[in-house]
Amino acid sequence: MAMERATRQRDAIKSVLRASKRPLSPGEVLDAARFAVHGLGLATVYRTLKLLVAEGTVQAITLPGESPRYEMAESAHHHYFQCNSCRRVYDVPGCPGNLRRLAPRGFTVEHHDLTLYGRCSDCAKQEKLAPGAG
Amino acid sequence: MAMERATRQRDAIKSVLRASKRPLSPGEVLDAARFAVHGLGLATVYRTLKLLVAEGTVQAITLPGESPRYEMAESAHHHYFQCNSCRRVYDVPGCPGNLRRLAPRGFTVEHHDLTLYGRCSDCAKQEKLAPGAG
DNA sequence: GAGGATATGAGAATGACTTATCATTATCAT
DNA sequence: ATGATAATGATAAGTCATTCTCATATCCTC
Repeated sequence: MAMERATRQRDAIKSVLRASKRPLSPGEVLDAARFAVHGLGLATVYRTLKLLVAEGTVQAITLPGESPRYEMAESAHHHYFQCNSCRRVYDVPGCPGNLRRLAPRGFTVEHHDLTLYGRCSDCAKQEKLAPGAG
Repeated sequence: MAMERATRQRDAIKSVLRASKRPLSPGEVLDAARFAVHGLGLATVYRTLKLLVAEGTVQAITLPGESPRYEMAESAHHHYFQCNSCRRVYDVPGCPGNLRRLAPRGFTVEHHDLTLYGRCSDCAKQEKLAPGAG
């Protein structure tokens, strides 16, 4: 279960995740890593992501109705934003905090997930240029 | 696409949803509605849920990593709690509010989803009786 | 109560994502 | 450089929720 050997494929996958400012789906990782490793296979992406998650280097995040995305494991608690137009997911630094009080009597809150939805800056720009195309 | 006929099956499914204080998965709906309609099929549950959602009577809610659950459509904005032990989902009345400010510059927030995780009151009780069983 | 269209139930089929298989290739200690 | 063996890539297979198929049963109008 350990990362026994260094390979071009693994290096490329790790680089992609390190360079990304947002969580990526396995498909997005594949597309990006193929620039470095021509012919990279999807199975290798899945295998490597699983290893990295097991190592603790990478964390999987799952948004409602979505399959998991992956990003470098960060210590800071944070949340996510999903664009209603391009469906990409972005990190959101803050946290509203103090959510424990929302729980009904007798319920214990251990953690929470928050997802914001709307338009990312890229898509908001495009809609100014071509309104009504969404 | 309209609800053309009233049937025992549809009545039972609607009753189950009306009576439930929490969102139910299609499987949970099936189990509950079978008390009223012996031999009820899963396909009928799916078909009816789809009709009710199209009608606007029922709403589908999806939590991270989960398939949709269904509850009577309510006007009031609210959130959900999922028990880490029994995996059931409960409504949470409140909303922290003012989440727009969390979004990065240039991003527009249109709505949000919040899920609390922990122990529901049922499971919390059981753990007091049989600690360490989780 | 009869007739015709709609609804049902069982299981097969679908679709998406993920994992397993296995022959081939690449890594790395020697 | 060599060799043991871990890793890869192509694709088959598995998983699981949901939808489709179709023969049969049910509802509702007349």
